[in-house]
Amino acid sequence: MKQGIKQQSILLFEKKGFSETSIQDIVEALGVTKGTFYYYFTSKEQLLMDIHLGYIDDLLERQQKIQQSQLSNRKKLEELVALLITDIANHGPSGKVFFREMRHLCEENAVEVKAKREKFRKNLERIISDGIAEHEFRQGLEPEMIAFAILGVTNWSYQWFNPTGGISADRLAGIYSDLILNGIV
Amino acid sequence: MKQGIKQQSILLFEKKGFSETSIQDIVEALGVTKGTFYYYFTSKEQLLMDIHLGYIDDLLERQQKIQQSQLSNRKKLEELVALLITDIANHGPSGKVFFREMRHLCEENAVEVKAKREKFRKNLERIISDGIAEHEFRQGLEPEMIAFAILGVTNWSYQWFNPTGGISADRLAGIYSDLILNGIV
Amino acid sequence: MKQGIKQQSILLFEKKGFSETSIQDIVEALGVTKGTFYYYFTSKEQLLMDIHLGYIDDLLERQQKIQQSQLSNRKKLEELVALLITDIANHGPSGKVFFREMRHLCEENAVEVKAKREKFRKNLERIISDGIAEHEFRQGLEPEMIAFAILGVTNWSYQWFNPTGGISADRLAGIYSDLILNGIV
Amino acid sequence: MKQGIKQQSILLFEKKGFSETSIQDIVEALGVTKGTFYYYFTSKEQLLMDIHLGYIDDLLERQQKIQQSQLSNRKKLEELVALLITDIANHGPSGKVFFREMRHLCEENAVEVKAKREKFRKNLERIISDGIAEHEFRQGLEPEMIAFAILGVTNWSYQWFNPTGGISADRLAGIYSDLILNGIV
DNA sequence: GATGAATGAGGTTTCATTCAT
DNA sequence: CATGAATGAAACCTCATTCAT
Repeated sequence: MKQGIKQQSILLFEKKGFSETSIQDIVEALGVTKGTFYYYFTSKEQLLMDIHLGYIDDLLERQQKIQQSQLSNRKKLEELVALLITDIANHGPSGKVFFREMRHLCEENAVEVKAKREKFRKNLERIISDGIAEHEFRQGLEPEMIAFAILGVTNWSYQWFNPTGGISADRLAGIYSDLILNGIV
Repeated sequence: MKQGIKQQSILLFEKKGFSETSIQDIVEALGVTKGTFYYYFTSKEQLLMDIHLGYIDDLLERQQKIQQSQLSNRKKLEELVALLITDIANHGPSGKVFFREMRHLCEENAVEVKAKREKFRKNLERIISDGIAEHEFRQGLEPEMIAFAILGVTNWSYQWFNPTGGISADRLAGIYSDLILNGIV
Repeated sequence: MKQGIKQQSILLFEKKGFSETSIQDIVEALGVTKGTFYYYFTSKEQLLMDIHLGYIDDLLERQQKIQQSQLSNRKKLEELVALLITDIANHGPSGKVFFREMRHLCEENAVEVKAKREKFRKNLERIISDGIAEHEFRQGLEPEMIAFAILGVTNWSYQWFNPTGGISADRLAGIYSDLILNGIV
Repeated sequence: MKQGIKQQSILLFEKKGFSETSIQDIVEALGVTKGTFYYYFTSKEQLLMDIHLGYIDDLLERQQKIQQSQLSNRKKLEELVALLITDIANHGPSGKVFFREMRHLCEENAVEVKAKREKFRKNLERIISDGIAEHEFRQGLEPEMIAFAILGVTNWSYQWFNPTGGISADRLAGIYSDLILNGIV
């Protein structure tokens, strides 16, 4: 039931937004009553936190696997881009909620999530700077800015990319890796 | 007064979000009463639409100037990236509201704004495809995906870039143009 | 202009009701501004009072002419019924407003209008009792109840009678006079 | 509680009118809060519809019993008049609300109520035309107009008749039946 | 585990009215 | 005569949350 509430909430939050989705909407979609909701969650905000953690913890874990592998930095980068893009198909709604609704977490929870988010970014930055040090990537790059750029490319995809549309996630990941590595000139 | 309400609203919407900002918040910040708000705007949504149009219309106009210039496609692209990044300094709050709160427009207004947003994207796509045709850019690129990627890089900057921080907007635009054109390898 | 405001208001009050018609509605329909309204009327209620008096004073005056005539009581009654029914064509909207919106007059004005309304009723009652005394009408009738009944028949017509429809006001007045005088058996 | 809200609302609507009675007025009179109101009714208008249906459905049902009886048409008419007049004592406030506030129903609900109201009128018309056909009533009458007249007499009574005053409902019903059947001459 | 009645704070919006110009 | 900006009270309604059962 707890999982059911969470899944349903994610879909509703994605479609209508966190503030615009009422507890009533959620329990009605599941055919239960508000009391049930408050049996499993102490507040709407706690549910949102649950969704956030589910998303970012999973992502961090899979990032770590790539990080700890013996691959080249270039390959690691490609894997990470693929990870983020293919995730849209599997956890698109979660991701959208994650990117859009963090503002509604309370101070304390926001800090915790932000820290994990930053950790993810720093890990990506690490790949860049390692790659530069090991001469896989060009010298003179600003790793932090590059990391932001890569996240921009992938995260923005949540806004428009439809995995069931004309182009596959693998293909899109390929295009983006190529762009990041080689540019357009 | 109308301008004052709009400016104040943009700041509040950016800080707290559209749904979380009440008319009361807005008028209190200005030292007027709710009646005054509704004298100038027929609804909260209309105010949001006003903000959206103010942002996208201005952007489209400036994009057109670049498009109609005699510059090379490469140079046009650089100008466009610079335009978008430096805009964060000038219209950062407007932009954030624009990217985050479109969901709160009514159907009719959403369609209008989406059309303009798409027009902007298509114009960018045009630069890419022209550049490919004229051999300024590599062959085999997918202009639409590249356009989305570029928008991802620039738009995402609204989320983190602080123009008054350590790096200037011009500098960041340079880094991003370089990345897009040449990649990191 | 004052007359224009009054006429327009009557139409709007009839269509939408007094409470549901705003000053804004009235002045917009006339292409002027609220200031203009308050130049001619001190309040919305005063306008309503104006409408009420315009209606009832006119009716009382015409009733008096009938009353003072040399006609038989039976003929007087027929004339009065005709007066009330044909009035629907000429002053239908005014009448509807009169019957429906008295509640919105302030205490003081309500008293004044009620007094005139009662006067009208008493005059009608007089015709009945005179008619009984002079053996034009049956003995044993209760003049007050009969007067209420006649007013019910005529006033209710405001609710459904469309003078431009299938039956003329004169014809309807004839039918009603016949009913009242002779019954249906 | 739902019944309590409805009863209280009827009294308030009768006294002050629908538009002039706020939800606040209703719940204050009951010593509950606004939330409670909206737990039982989705809107003020829905409450009004509830009141309307409660009134007209009951009336239609009782009318049908008379209609289906083996009484003469003359007797049926007398019963119906008695039904309507005695109803003032039992459901006077409901009736007043019914007659005065239909305008505040939304289009859809208004249509439904109007249809039932018309059905009641058509049933009455039927008694008249049957009575004419069976020579209980005079030939040459216009059943539709007579029906309107009878409704006028009875409905108007809601405006002035006080069942606890000098004359009883039964007595008034008798007077009105006599008037309708025999006229005043 | 789950229900359903109740709360109360807060939201958007409307509107009669005022008044300096 | 007429305008238009501003007010402030009050309206309807929503909703996260609580709690006895």
